[in-house]
Amino acid sequence: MDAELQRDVDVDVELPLVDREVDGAVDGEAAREILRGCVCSRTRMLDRVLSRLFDDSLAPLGIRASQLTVLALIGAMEGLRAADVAQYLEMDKSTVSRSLALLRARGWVEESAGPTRKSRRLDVTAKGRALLRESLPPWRSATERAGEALGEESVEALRGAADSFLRLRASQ
Amino acid sequence: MDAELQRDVDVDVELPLVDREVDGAVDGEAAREILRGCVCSRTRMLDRVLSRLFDDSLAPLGIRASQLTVLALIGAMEGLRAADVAQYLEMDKSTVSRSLALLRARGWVEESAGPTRKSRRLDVTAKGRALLRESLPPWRSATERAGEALGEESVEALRGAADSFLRLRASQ
DNA sequence: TATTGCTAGTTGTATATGCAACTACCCTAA
DNA sequence: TTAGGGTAGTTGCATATACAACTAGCAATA
Repeated sequence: MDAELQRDVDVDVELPLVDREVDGAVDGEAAREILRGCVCSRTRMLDRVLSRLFDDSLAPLGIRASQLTVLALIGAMEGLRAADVAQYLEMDKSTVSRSLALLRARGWVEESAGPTRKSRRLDVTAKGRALLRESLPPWRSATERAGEALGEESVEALRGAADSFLRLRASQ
Repeated sequence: MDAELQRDVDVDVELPLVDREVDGAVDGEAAREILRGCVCSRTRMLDRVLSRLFDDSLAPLGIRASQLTVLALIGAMEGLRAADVAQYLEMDKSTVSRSLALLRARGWVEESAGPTRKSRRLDVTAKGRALLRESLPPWRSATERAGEALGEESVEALRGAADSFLRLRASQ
């Protein structure tokens, strides 16, 4: 079935305009255009493939790729607050809130009261730092496997796309 | 804060090896390596940005980008079953199962018994076809805005990465 | 025919994600 | 000093996502 799927998708859209049921044909064209060209759905697909791959590698450590991202961000920068994490990772503040609750519950991250009662700075605990260290080999292995699965050019393209977006955003 | 974040991330890792607390330094290095180079977290970030953008455009129609993807796939190909959808979109069968339940509940997709009792083929209903037609303009508008937000080169890079992955997978 | 094994789907559980509404602080201007 | 306005976080709700376990149908074979 795979080969057939592939053919249907790659073929240039030449509307098979049947006499009857013109609407159906038009909708079919819409469906094909969306299916063939959608950046969003393709990015989601790549996300699923990569998250599966990284989650697999990290599973023995009991941490997921999405959690490791937040942990690494907090570990790499000083004095972050939840709102900073949200801004940097393009997440909704509610998502960050729940993610941090999980990281705190696992004992990887702690909050310390900042200057005001409102701003609470985030820090990686000793346990969290140990986990970061242990995560590096499986993370590297996953990165390598990602290169095999997608091709190194694609991996570079993904990094580049994210980088240029970060730069673009920072410059605005 | 953004500018500072950017600087911290872009700087080449030159280990600030403080005398005491060597472990902390090593962990900080791990955190920075993961933060700077992770394809997975970057792809997730791009996914969030793009999904937000497409969901916004499609919101007036009451459909989300993720749902439109499945609908368009079913609309573009003949005789698909749930398992085919899962394979093509790199989704778990359970995710597809729940997604289809939603599309059925909305009246956009229907199941018809296939040759055997087990294989149920999926079809887009008249209502679903109308929605596909109406989705095209907002979808195109979102695609355009994606180009503005990420840059056309990045959008092309994303499409290319997904395409090459599909080709790679199909050829195996 | 009964066993075994594979495939398709569903469901329980946990996490990821975002929007909207809400609370709690902080700051500023009347 | 107090009424607004703005920011940080939390929570309710809906969906997206996957793994594991389970149910059913189908097929090959002893």
